[in-house]
Amino acid sequence: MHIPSKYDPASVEDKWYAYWMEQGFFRSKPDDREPYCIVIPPPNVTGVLHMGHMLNNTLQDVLIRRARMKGKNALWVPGTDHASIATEARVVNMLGEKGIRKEDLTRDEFLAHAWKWKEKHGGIILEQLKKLGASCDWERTRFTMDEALSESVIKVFVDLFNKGKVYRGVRMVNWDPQAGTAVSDEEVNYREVQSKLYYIRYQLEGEDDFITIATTRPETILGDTAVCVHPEDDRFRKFHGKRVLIPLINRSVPVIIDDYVDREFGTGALKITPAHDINDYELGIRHNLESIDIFNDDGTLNEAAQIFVGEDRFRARDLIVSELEQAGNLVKTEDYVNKVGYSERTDAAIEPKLSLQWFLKMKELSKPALEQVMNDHIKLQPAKFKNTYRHWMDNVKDWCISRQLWWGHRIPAYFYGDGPNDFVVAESAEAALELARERTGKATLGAEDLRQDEDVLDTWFSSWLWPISVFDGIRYPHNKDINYYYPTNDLVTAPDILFFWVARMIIAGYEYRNEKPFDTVYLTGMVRDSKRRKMSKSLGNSPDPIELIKKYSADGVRVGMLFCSPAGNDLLFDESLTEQGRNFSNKIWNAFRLIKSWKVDPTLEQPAHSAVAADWFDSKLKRAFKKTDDQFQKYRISDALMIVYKLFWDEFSSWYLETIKPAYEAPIDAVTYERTIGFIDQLLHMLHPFMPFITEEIWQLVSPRKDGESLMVSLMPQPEKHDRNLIKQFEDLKDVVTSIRSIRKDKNIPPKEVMKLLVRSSANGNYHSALEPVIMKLANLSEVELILDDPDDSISFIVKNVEYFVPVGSLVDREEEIKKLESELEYTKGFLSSVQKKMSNERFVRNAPEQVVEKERQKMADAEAKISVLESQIEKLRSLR
RNA sequence: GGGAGCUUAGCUCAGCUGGUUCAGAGCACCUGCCUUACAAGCAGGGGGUCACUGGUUCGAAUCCAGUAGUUCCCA
Repeated sequence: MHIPSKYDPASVEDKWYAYWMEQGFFRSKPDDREPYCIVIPPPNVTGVLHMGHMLNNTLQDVLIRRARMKGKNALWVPGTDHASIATEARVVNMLGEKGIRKEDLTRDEFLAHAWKWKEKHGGIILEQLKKLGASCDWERTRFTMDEALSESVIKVFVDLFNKGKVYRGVRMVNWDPQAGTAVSDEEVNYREVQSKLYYIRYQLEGEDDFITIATTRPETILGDTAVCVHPEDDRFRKFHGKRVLIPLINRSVPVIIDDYVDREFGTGALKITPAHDINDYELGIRHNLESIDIFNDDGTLNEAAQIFVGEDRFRARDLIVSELEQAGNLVKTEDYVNKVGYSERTDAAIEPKLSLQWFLKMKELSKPALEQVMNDHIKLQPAKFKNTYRHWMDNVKDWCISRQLWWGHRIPAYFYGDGPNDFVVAESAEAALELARERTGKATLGAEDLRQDEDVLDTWFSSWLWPISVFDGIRYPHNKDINYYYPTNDLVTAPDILFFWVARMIIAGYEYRNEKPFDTVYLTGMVRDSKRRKMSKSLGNSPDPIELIKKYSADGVRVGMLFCSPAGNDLLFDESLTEQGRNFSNKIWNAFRLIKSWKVDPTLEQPAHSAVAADWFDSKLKRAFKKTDDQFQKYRISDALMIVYKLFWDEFSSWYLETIKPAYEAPIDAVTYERTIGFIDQLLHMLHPFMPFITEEIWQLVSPRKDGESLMVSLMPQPEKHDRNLIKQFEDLKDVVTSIRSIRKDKNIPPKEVMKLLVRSSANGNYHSALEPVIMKLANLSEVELILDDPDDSISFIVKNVEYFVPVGSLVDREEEIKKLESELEYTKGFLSSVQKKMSNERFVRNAPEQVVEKERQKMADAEAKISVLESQIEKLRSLR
């Protein structure tokens, strides 16, 4: 069989992905096995793969592949969400380029364009995931606007409405003037900006006196309906009960008194604009003030403002400042830093705006969701997020679920009249008509008399059902799939959508299944660059994942991502990590090449060094399986990978293979060969979830395989008992070998020149003669001799009470040896005295557990023995000089 | 303004309910090697008052309090 000397990932990756797909290995159907299920956090249908996705999906693929190899019926459900705002913006742009304006289209025409766009450009990201090796069941790919999922959303809306949880109300919402829609509190990012504080004086009605207020938003004075002062503020006592005139438009508004006012801020007098500030709004309700909305939906001023009608809010600010100045109402301006909210979707400054929206009452619904996380029935990983979660849930506010867009699930509310409550909510227009007829008592009411609400639902209002709706569990709550796969096992996502999405899925889970949606939420960190900056397009610091895969292979990129991904910590991505991943692939490939290059001679006896090395590595492997299991249980995927990485590179390649490696072109014995092939097989199993492609390639080459066989569906070895003693003894052996190599380096003795080793050990010493053949092979020794006397002209070292001597003849420098031994002696004496101090402390001996005291006693004895050895060696050397 | 977390080697991080896994790992660094699997490599090596101050304890990187710096969440 010809094995290329360089591993060529590109062809290998395409080949095996196609094979896995053909064989249907990613597919899952309910059966008798234990299920293991992950639903993908659905990326935006507009999305393209970025580093965050790479991390997130690599982790999911590792978990799902591992579960599959552990014999579970593993299902990873892929899909996308419809991303109302982002997609609509994309489509509007696309149409704009063709000279088509959304306003000129009917809703149906616009949606036709949107669907066409989605079919053509949507879901690229899912194709990209395949390059990463994602083992999703693609036949189950879902989209939040698929018929089944859409119906589920509508059904849930109607249900919640009927339960009295959904209501319609006027509320201050976060208005995104660019997107032309309300966004939720969670979709607003607050940033500090350098702005100005304007001091503006309002004249008292009918008096020649003024009251001065301070504001960062002078344009909103046009919507003022009061000025407020603190009741105990003596400066303003004379204004109580008076009225003032708003500058420029001379509207008369009252001076109201409320202790909400911060007397220290600005002048201590506060303008009140109930329509455009949440706090003012609450004050407005308390004092029964009028709300004057001065903005159009696109952020320009409307007729209610009286002046600057049609101007954009920011331009209006400049205009009004200069007019105020001319009119003598601008007292002064100050530089000021304040926080302004920006839309997460469009980055437009959020305008607090009163509007009629649909809301979901959250208080009651969220109770089980809070409880079940706090009692660890649902586990957050890492657990520190429980605090954040509780804080949010304790202060949960009603969820504004309507969006003033077309792309999405249209709210199934049907109006039959002009009154605010003249509507019915139903799953279909027909059902609505029935209801409306009942409600109004007008049997003659026709379909044309009903008008459906124009708004759509928040995208999260469909993704919160995702773990249920992908299995059609809303429409058919007892179907086979939902019963089998729900609750799912792990959810892998980023902490920034803990509330947006995770909390709401849990809420929906308890409301609609009376059960959690998943056992564990694994929260990943945020991918940043090596300077801790967020990856962003504008900084240009985000590598293109597909390019990375081309350059370093999918396996290499996966390993690179995982190397820097402890759970919950931000991860500082650097291309050198993917390089390290690629190098690891190369290491694996070459180890495989070495093994395959050997000729087997069945007549050969197994050498002693190979036999013992194989026993040792067998134990190392078994222990590694146990350790990785343990790490996975703790969701420490990065550490699990590190265990396998070190096992393969250090233990397998550097120690095991070097031990059993026959001389150049010499054959190997059959026993060692077979054991080695067995080890490689187990290592490939262990590595497969992390590096699916190269492991499959090698697995297929290492032994003959039948069509339809694959590493990805073969079972992971069960953890077994390992020989701890042997592992410990081998560690001592490594010390010995390293010490000899170090002496060679010091004395410039080439590795090829054979040497002798002398060993002096007491009867109960730690010399492990069974391992001697391995030392001989690795240190290139001609013989090992057990001695009692002090040898001449040797360099010595001590490993665990055993003295070793390497005769180097004239190369030994006695003075240097004495110095070395003396410094070691000094250190050991210091160590001994610290232990003695501890032991002479009566309270320690009395209070510490017997085990601990015993250990200290042992330390003391060891140190004393070592000191006497060192002293006699020094004496011997001195006598020779 | 309120809450939560973090601070251990040059960098990124492990170190559980205090005691030989106690000062660790990977990367980076230094030295020597193109030794017939691999220079995308091999062998060897150096490096830290565990942020600071105090307390509890026979014993603290680990528990407690305060200080400083830092990050995130909420307003």
